[in-house]
Amino acid sequence: MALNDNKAGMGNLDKERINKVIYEMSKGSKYYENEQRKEEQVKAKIAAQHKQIQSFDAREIEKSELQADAMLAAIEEMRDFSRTIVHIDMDAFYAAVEMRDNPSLKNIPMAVGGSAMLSTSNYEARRFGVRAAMPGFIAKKLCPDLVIVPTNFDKYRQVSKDVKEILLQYDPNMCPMSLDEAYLDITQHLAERKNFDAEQKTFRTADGEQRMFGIAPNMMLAKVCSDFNKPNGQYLIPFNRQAVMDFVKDLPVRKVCGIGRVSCSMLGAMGVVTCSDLFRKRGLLLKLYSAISFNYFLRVSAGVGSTSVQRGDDRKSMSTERTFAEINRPAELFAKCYELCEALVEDLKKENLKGKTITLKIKTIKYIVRTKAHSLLNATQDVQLLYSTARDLLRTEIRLCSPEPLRLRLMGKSRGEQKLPFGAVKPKTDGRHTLLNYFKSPK
DNA sequence: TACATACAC
DNA sequence: TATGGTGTATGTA
Repeated sequence: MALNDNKAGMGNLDKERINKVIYEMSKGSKYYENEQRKEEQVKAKIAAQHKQIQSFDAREIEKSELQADAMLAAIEEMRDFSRTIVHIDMDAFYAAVEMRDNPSLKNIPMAVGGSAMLSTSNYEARRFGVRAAMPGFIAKKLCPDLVIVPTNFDKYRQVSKDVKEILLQYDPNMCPMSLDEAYLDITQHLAERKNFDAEQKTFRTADGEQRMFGIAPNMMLAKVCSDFNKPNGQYLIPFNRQAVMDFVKDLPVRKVCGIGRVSCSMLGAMGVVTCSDLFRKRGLLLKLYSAISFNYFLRVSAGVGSTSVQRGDDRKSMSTERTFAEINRPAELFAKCYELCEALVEDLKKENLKGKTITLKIKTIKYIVRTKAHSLLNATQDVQLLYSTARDLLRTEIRLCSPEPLRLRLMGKSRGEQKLPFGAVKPKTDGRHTLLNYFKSPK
C-alpha cells in the first residue's frame, strides 16, 4: 500500500509524508481492504514456506547445493558474450510527448491519465511522489498544482512508430515490448559501423524525447541497465564474466524483470535480497521452487540472460474489459456482457481472428476477481455464439451469488487458443523461465 | 481444460 | 470524481 519507489526519479523525497497521504486517502476504502487481504495472503504463503523450510535438514540442503552447482556449470557453459544487446526505454514517454506538444507543461508538475489512474508523470511531478499507476485523486492531494492531461494513445502510437522506424535501422529484428520500450541486437550494426563516417555515426531519434539505453551482453542485464543514470542516461556492462558478476553482486533481485512484489517478499523472508543471495541460498531455493523458477533464479544469480532478440508474433489471446459504477441488476449485467462481446468481436475481426476458449472475468465491488471459462468445439468470431457462451457463464455466477445480487465494478471477456487466419502455428521459445532438460539430476 | 496468481507496461 | 486495461507465463488441480 505504500509508495512504490522501485522506479527512477524517486531519489530524495519525503517518503514518510507521501506514504501518510496515500494511507489517509486509501484507508477504509474497498480497494484498500482488498489490498490488505492480498497482503495477508502473501503472509500466509511466507508462513507456509517457513514451515516447509523447517522440515529440511542440513544434509538435504547440502545435497541440493551440489545439484545446483551442476546446473550452474551448465549455465556457465552457455554464457555468451558474442551479442551486443540494447534495451531502450523512452523516458516518461507519454508525459514527454505531451510536453513536446505543449511546452507550457514543461516546467510544471504534470501527469498523463485521469482522476482514477495515472499512466505516467514528468520529473517535476515525481518530486512530489506522483508516479505511474497512482490514482489521479491521490496525486492531486500530494501535489495540488498537478496538471493531469488525458491520455492520447493515438498520438503516442504515432510517435512510437516514428521512433521504431529509426531503431529498425540499427536492428531490423528489433523487438518492441510496448510503445516506449524495445530490445535491439546491434551486433551486426556495430560490425558495419566501423566503416561509417562521422555524419553516419550520429544517432538520431525523434525530437524532444529523452531515452535511456542499457547496453549489455544479454537482455536481462540490458533491461536493468537502462534503468540506471536516468534521465537520458546510458549504461554499459563490459563484456566479460568478471564485470557481469560484479554487476549482479549487489543488485537487488527486485530490479530484475520478472521478480515482482510477491516474489521479492517471499525471497526476502528467507534472506534473499540481492542476486548473489540467490546463489548463496541455492540449496534451499532448489527445494522450494519449481524447476522452471529455480533455473531462472540461477541464471539471474549468474547474470545470464537471453541473447536472442526476436518477436513472438503469434498472439495467444485477445481481451476487453471495463470498469464501471456498480451494476447489480441482472438485466443490466447481461446488457454489459453483450456490449463486451460486441467490442471483442470488433477487435477480433480487425485482425481476422477467431476464439475458441471464451473467458468471463468479473470483479466485485469488493475487488474480488473471478474468471470463468468455457471452450467451444470450434473457434468463432460470431457475436451471438460468443454471447450465448458468456451469458451462460454469467448466469451461473448470478445464481451462485443469489439470493444476494452479484454486485460488479468490472466485467471482461477474452478469447484464447485462437485459430490464426491462415492456420499458421508458431511454437515459441525462450520464455523468461526457460527450462533446460539437461538440468536433471547431476551424476 | 479450468482457474488463480504473478508480472510487465 | 473516486485505484486501469491488455497480454503472457506458470502452478495446480
